[in-house]
Amino acid sequence: MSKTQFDRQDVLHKATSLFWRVGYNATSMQALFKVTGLKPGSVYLAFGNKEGLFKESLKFYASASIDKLNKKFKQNQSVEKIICDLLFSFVEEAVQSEYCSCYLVKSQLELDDQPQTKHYIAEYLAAIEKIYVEQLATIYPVEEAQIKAMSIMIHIFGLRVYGYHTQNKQSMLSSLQLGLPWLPWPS
Amino acid sequence: MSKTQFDRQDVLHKATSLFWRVGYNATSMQALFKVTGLKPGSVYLAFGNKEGLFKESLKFYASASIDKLNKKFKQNQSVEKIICDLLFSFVEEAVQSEYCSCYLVKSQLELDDQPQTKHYIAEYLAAIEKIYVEQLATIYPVEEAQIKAMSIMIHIFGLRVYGYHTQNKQSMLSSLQLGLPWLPWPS
DNA sequence: AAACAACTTGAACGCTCATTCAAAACATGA
DNA sequence: TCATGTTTTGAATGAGCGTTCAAGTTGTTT
Repeated sequence: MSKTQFDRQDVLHKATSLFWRVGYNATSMQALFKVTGLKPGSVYLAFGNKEGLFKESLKFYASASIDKLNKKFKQNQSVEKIICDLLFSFVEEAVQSEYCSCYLVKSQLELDDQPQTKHYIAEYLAAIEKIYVEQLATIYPVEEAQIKAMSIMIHIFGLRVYGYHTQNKQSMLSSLQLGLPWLPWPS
Repeated sequence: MSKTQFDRQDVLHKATSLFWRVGYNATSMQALFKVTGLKPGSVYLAFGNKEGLFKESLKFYASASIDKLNKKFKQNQSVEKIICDLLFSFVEEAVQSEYCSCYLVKSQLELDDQPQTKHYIAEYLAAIEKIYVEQLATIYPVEEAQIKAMSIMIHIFGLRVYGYHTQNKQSMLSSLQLGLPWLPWPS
């Protein structure tokens, strides 16, 4: 080994922000050079090409999301209470003005002509769903846990899209309570 | 008037297919020339530019969707039964191999940096939601109808995303039944 | 049949895109 | 200190992008 490379985590973080906000196709390499501070050669040596950088950025985001979710479930509260908290925070996110959905959801929809990338994203989303299934399986029969987890995922995806054109936090919460009545909503 | 223009509906139909499948940014004008059979000049005279064509294509799709929905509700069945049928057909759609979500949903997520276009799409989606609200308001108090309609929209959006990585029709239906228990699901 | 207006044609334009690569800078081992 | 291998630099490249426009075609009016 000789000279150590640039801070890979930092670069991935910056690239992820841009890809997430602007989308894969609308993000130019020149914009990525600017935001990361890297020159073309460095990026191409380290990641191969635009798609390589994108895939690694997806992985970076997905791993962080999964870690965060796992950590949440390590809290000393009931599984269902934790899920309520999570949904609450998703609603909070969704009404932010610079909200740009979930990076995985957005990319999934944008890149359905690239089967390989699509497949990766689907696996990350499935991994997230699996966490919900496992947690719910501690209090429900497996089959019921699976259906409930899927219902949660559908609601999360729905929020990710609905959040784009609604600022009304209260009615979003009401709809969640209607669609997920088996969760322990406050009051 | 002199020479009549090309068949506008036909061109919009073809352009919509391409934009829908490939996405706005990944669709090139040259590809649009090919698929529509038009030459650059014709397109630019009729639609102004790429964005103009795109906006008109969104309108074309939205109007067709809204008409279709209104027609559905003219059927001689209960509102809730009709909604069940619709959700059923959305699940059917979602498991098709060439499924590419809803054009409006997809575009909404891809183009959040273009506030004007985003606003248009949000209005179309709001118009669709309004139809559900009005129909549900014939059997529920207005406020309840609004929450229920929003819950339906969240489920539809959720399906539109979830459908990308699941082929399992039965579990999707089970999740819908769990999330929308107030609908008259068959047996 | 001539003049006019509306539409179509398609080559051409400037620009930005993703990508390349030879040269320079740098860290390490001998 | 020098040789070696790795990383960075940044100008350059060709391909493809969205768009333009002068010339050609076609239908209508007189």
